[in-house]
Amino acid sequence: MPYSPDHKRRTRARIVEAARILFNRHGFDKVTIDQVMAAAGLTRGGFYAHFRNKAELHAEAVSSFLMGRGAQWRAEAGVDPEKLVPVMAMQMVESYLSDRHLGDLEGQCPMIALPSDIARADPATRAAYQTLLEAMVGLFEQTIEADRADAREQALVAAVLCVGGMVLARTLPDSPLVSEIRRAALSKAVAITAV
Amino acid sequence: MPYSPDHKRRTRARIVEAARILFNRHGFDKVTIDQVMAAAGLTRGGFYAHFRNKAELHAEAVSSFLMGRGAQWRAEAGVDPEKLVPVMAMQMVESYLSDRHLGDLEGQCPMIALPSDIARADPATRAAYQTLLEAMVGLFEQTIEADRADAREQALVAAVLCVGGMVLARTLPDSPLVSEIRRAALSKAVAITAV
DNA sequence: TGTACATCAGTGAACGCGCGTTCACTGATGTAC
DNA sequence: TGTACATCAGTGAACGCGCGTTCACTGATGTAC
Repeated sequence: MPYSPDHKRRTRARIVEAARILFNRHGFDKVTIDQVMAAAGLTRGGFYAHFRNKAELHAEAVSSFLMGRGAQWRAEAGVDPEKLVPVMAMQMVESYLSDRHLGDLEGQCPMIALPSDIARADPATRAAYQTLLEAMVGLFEQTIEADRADAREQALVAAVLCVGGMVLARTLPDSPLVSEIRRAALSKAVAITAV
Repeated sequence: MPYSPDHKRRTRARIVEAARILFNRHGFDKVTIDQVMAAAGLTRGGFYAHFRNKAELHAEAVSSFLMGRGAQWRAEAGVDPEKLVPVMAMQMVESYLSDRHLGDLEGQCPMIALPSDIARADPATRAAYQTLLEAMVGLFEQTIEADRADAREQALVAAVLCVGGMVLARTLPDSPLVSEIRRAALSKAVAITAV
């Protein structure tokens, strides 16, 4: 048995991570397999020992975000509601709509980085997005007072404000409107999650 | 002087319109110049008599939306505020977040169809988006009671809900969440514009 | 302990297709006489 | 009114590059003896 048992697994993870970063920054179509493999410290040919094709890498890279920050959200959303302090959702909203997140082209949430790529992707990739969004909504929902009949609706609105605010900010050229939009979305989303 | 004076102008407009529809449906990168020209009833080679390159067509196609539905918005937003009935903004919100708009892959607002393409486009294309968004926000702002100090902020929130709600709905696979999101965004946006 | 071996992760040259772009040519049109 | 002409919008073959994918090979590794 040549090479240690999980050698290949680790290499594969390195490729996926490199791909996730590059896709986030440049978009799926603009990134070549050569670039991904080079970023992972490998050469072109080895790619097909790990993936059937580029589309498979795409789905993999998207769902890999779920293992990082996404898993954090899910873990938090799965926690006993009693223990969830509303402050947590507020912090998340603030961090999501922050300058830091706007500038973090590599680490950003893929819902912001790749919306149109995803809208045209295969069902597996889109399902990964849904999981991510549901984690976010679930977290918000649990921090909103449970007795409010419209908790779910308010949580959905907060999620739309977070993602929509950032997507719009990204499409605009540099202008005061960029900050204005994020501030407006932030203040409304905070108001909702802090009710 | 061969051909009537505006013959070429009309052909060019036909190409732009064909491109706008194809870009909306498939995204900028997936559409070839061959497809655009064929859709306009022409052949490949003639393209460069009208445009310097594909990027120029992109910017043109995006801003051409401003001449259609966008111009309507701008005209409405430029109208004397006294005469604007709040119902107008509500109707716009409802139409924006409607089933019809979700299904209208060709005629849809480009802010929904191409957010990631635009986020990576040149400044001219992005400026066209900003104009469109500002028309939308302006229209909302003027229908919200003028004496409210936060009219501008509320208008921005309504715009984020419209665009963000649709972008998210597009990225999800078929699921109840799609309608749920749009309904939540709609009800909040209507509440804001109807204040 | 050391050596031969089998395995297979990774290499890099090559292939082929698609697409943006170029260019010499065609033929439809309005004008001049 | 009819014909020759100049113009230029549009044609379609060709080019060249980039990128996804394939494949015969290499060489690093763990195992068997």
